[in-house]
Amino acid sequence: MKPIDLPPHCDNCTNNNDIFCALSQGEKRMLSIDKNENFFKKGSIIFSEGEHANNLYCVYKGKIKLTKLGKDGKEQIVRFASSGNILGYRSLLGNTPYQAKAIALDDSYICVLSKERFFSIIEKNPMMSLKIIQLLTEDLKSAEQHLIDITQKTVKERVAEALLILKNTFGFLMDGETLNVKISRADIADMAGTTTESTIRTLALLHEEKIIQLNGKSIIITNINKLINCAAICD
Amino acid sequence: MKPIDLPPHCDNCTNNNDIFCALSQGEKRMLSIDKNENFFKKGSIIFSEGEHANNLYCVYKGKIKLTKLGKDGKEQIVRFASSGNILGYRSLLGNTPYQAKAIALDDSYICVLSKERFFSIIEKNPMMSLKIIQLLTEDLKSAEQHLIDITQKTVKERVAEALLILKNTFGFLMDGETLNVKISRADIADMAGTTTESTIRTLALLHEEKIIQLNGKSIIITNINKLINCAAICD
DNA sequence: TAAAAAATATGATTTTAATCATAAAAATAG
DNA sequence: CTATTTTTATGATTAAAATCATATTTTTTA
Repeated sequence: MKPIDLPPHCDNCTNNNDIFCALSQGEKRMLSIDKNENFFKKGSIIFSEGEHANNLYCVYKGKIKLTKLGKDGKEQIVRFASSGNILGYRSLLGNTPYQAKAIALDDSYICVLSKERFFSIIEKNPMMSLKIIQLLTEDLKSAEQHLIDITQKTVKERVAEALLILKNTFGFLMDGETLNVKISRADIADMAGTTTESTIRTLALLHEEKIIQLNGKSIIITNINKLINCAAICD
Repeated sequence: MKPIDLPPHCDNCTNNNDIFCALSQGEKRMLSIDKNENFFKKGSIIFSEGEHANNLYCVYKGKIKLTKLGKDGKEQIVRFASSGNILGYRSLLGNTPYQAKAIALDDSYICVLSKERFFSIIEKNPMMSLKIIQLLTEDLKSAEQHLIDITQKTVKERVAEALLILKNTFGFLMDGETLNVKISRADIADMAGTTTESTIRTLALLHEEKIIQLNGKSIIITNINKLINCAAICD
């Protein structure tokens, strides 16, 4: 698979970006002076947990999962990223190693910006700090909510929640009910903090209850209201 | 119990503050122009989850627990605060309601600063944004780590971890081994995301293993290395 | 396209921790 | 200081989900 439409320069970027929206055309051009456009094949690692942070990654197109390593190699998916999202900014700002591993779920195009360009833009642009603070508060809010969900909800509720997160993150295909992402049962397990087996059983159960349909890796949400209900107060 | 030593004005504050350290004496004076010093009796609520955020709380002296409400009333302790820590800044910055309930674990003195003063200081002081970003990244890091811990660790590991968090947050008494905080088993359970009964059993077990000693609400860590070991790879 | 590998599926068993129940001890209030 | 409430403690039972085992399907790759 070859890059078909390579990312343009930042000043011509068509994505609604997380934080660079407020920049002028000139500033955007500055930003992209020495940027690289990289193609990441499905399954490839963009950066690893613990690695020294030198770059800001800006997803032009694709789907990325961010995972953290837990006890005896078990992974936990902490977040996803797709078009317009940036990765690695926390490590750059905090001058810490990358806190998670980023893996492409799909063939992805990701722009790699240098730490120096990123910092020079922040310094010149006070609006940027506010945007970053906004991003961080949102992430923190969802992380804390996720903590409570995982602690207090059953596996069924958590798997239902995971499907809703996938829907909110990647949306549906044109049919309006098929999740616009191919993801393994193991990955859903890593989202919900459970095992692959339990996830498979739960998906089968949700299918029996006519809430979802399964077709290989395609997951079709036939009754979203029931699913929402399930994520919240599952029997 | 009466206030014995009321908090001074900010420019005379003796605490190593989370974010106001970098301010000049003049700015600190500005900050405290219309501040209130409030006394919160042990057990009283400082603010509630979902409440409209109007103030920044700055802990002068005391111990605060921050909890979020989960399924059918079960609480999760998300964080603690003590001298020098600020509360509520996230809600002020994000213009959202308070995301957690703050309850005094001890008789506490807390300075209440107005949203307006806080914002005027931020606007005039670019350093502040960086400090806030730093705080947020730290909180986010620990929230994500906590998520993995709670998902992947056993109750014993989580309770051991909770004791270590208490030690890191509040330290020891003069004897160098008694936790400097009186906290109920139920609260430890709310930290570890388990039940009160399981917490009591686990503490009894840690006592049997000569890792801790229990004396009413006093918890004495007699073998911290074993406890650390226990939190990480508990058998 | 066939073989190998990986992912999905399902059953049986075990383990962990929650729940239910009750008693004892400690803290608080009157 | 005593009564009442709250917290701590411990046992018995149940329930949820992990683990172990194995089969089937799907995907990958040679």
